[in-house]
Amino acid sequence: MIDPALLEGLNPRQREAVEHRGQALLIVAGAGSGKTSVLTRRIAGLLSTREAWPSQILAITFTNKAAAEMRERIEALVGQAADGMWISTFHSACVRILRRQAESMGLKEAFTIYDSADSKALVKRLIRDLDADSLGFTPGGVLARISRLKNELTDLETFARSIDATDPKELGFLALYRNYQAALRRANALDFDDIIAETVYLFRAFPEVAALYQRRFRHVLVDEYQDTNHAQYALIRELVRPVPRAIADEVESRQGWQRELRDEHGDIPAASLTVVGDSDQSIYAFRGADIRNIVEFERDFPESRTILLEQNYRSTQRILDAANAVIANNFDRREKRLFTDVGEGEPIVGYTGYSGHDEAQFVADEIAALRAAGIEYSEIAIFVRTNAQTRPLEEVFIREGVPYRLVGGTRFYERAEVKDAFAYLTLAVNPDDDLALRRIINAPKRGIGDATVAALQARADRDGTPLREVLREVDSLGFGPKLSAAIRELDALLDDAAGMADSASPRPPHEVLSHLLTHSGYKDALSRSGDPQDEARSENLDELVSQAKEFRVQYPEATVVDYLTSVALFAAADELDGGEGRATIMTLHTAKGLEFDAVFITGVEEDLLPHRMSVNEPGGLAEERRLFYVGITRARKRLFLSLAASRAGFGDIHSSPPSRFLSELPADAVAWREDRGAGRQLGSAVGGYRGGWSGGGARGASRSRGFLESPVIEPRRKTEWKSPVATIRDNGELTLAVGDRIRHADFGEGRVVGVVENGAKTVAEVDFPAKGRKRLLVKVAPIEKL
DNA sequence: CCGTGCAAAAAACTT
DNA sequence: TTTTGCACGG
Repeated sequence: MIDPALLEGLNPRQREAVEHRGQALLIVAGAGSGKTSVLTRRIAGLLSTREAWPSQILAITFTNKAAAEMRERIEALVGQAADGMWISTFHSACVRILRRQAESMGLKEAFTIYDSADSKALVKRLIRDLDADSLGFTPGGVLARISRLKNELTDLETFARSIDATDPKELGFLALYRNYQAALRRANALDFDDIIAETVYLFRAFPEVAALYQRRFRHVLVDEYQDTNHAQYALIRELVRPVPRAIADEVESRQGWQRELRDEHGDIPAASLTVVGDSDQSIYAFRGADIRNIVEFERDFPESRTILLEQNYRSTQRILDAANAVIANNFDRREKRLFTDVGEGEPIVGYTGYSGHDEAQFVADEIAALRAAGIEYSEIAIFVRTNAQTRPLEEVFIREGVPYRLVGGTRFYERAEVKDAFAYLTLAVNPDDDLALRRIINAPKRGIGDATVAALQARADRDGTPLREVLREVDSLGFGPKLSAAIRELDALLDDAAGMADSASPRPPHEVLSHLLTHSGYKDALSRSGDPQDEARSENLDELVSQAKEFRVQYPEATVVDYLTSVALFAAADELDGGEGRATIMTLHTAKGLEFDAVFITGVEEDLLPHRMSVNEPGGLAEERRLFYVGITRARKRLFLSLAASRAGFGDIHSSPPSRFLSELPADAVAWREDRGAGRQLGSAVGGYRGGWSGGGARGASRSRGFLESPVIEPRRKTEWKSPVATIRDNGELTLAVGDRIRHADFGEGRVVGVVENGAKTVAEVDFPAKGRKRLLVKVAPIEKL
């Protein structure tokens, strides 16, 4: 029997969700319906009744932050009994499994995890190598397609068989995909999508490995199920498969385990699966999330039970009415209407500014008013659709003294110096990672330029070894003494670090990192440079080392590999701590799962929300609407919608009409605020759509009229400079030999004293009596033969 | 090989 | 607007 204390304060539906037992349970949890409470109490119930040991529970959350929070809440309910549960993201859980079973998949335990930027850099090089840009391939496009294939679990060979082999473009893509996978393999690396897909392949190829986890995890719980993609879905399916008797016997005898959990046939029955989700909050289709996973759950698991949670404990009725009205415009959805007994609440406030700055000023002013009304900064959030929108907000907040923090954006871990540092650290544990080595081989400057790297790479290709190995053989490569010494030094440093990271008593990550940054001369180079930006970079590295130290305090056993893993899987939403006393600026995507007393949704304009990139994609508009819905439902008490008539971006000024979603709000839901100061002209211009919209019917022509007629907005004219076009000189097939006399446009007459043949890059050394010896590129130098 | 300066490109959300 | 790539001169 579940402890009644665990059910206290729950409504009947929530209670049922906590108490239900069976093979599969789908909890359709509307926004703010208390699903985290339900999920944590459900797990606490399993533990406190001894239905499950902690080690038999696997809970998957969307972010590491959510995982940590869930663990805390369960601990608060059952204390120590919670130790040993796996509560993590899909990616963290899969990396953990893959590191243990790496050899089965032809990987080494310390494999590197490539983030999107790493992948992009790799693809970029592959495109160049194959001269594939002539076929119109872009790194982003290629990567998106590879990602889609991996999320659909279409492996390379399956894909190769499916393409039209007469289409050069298809063949080109196939070659890129093939080379990309080969490069990852050689570097002992996985990209984000591989992490999931390879785990599925692992389970499918090695049933006895899968059985280890199928036997262990008796209860699998997945949060935010609406945002799972096909690979994640397949992974869950694998985990909740029963283990056939023969395999169970084999695994248990091999491990020396007791025979247990068997049903009447001797099989180990499938684990129980609980998923929680809300198809109205599915906002990751671009990442392969498949809304069908939740829509078709009942068909996938015929014995499943579905429980609907519709009572909202978060927002006022006005906010919910707005949310319901907007989302009702999506077709094909299960009817669901959020309700509350919190009460009517304050009206939603709307504002239209001239510019992003004007909009930001509105936000700042309203924040001041909210503060006066007793709302804490930490209870105020400002949502943006794109990270580019944060700039004016930050500028105005700084000027007005509004304390804020920015979640996501240009992330700390994406800065060049931080990535360099991690490349060094990666090489300490994964010497196969050519990409990491190329990144730091000349950072700081060691005189190892493109030409040298190309020579090293040529040797690596010839021998089929990683680049790292070639460094060891530097003496046989015939480089000059200076260059050879530099390479030897780097080689020794990396060996040092490898020794520190992997010995009988491995050094903690921050020590290895600090050693690398100091002895490589990286830190020195930054502090010696006069560039003020380099000072900031140097500080970032200090910050990084202390973060690594902090990590070690939190996880005293953590190795370099653990640290690198944690960093690679770190997400924007994970850095939400420490927001006390500050308002939060973040994207609508990052806002999922959070709640605030007061919420500002900014940029509610066409081209931004819905984003212009989305309107042509199938389902794109519906997804944008869900995004708006997610934003609205984050608010407890106050909701503000704002937009700007024009916005600066990419060099010029762009103006957009208000978002079509505004016309989907209930009539008179929004109190449009009279604006300050120069607002008169704008006010009249805006009146056109304002009037039309409150009726809800005015679509089409009249909608955008207001802005187009607005007298104030005059896009700045772009000045076009005609720069004097330098003629590209080409001496064609001109050949020079020692002893030839030439005339140079600047240096006058001279005599050739040496020629290094290198095709189009042939260099001649010429002695000019007036200027001394110069080295000239024969093909393009302004010279003529005499 | 390095630093400079100019031209061109980029383009949304994120594990 | 900011970042990246490329040509140039040293």
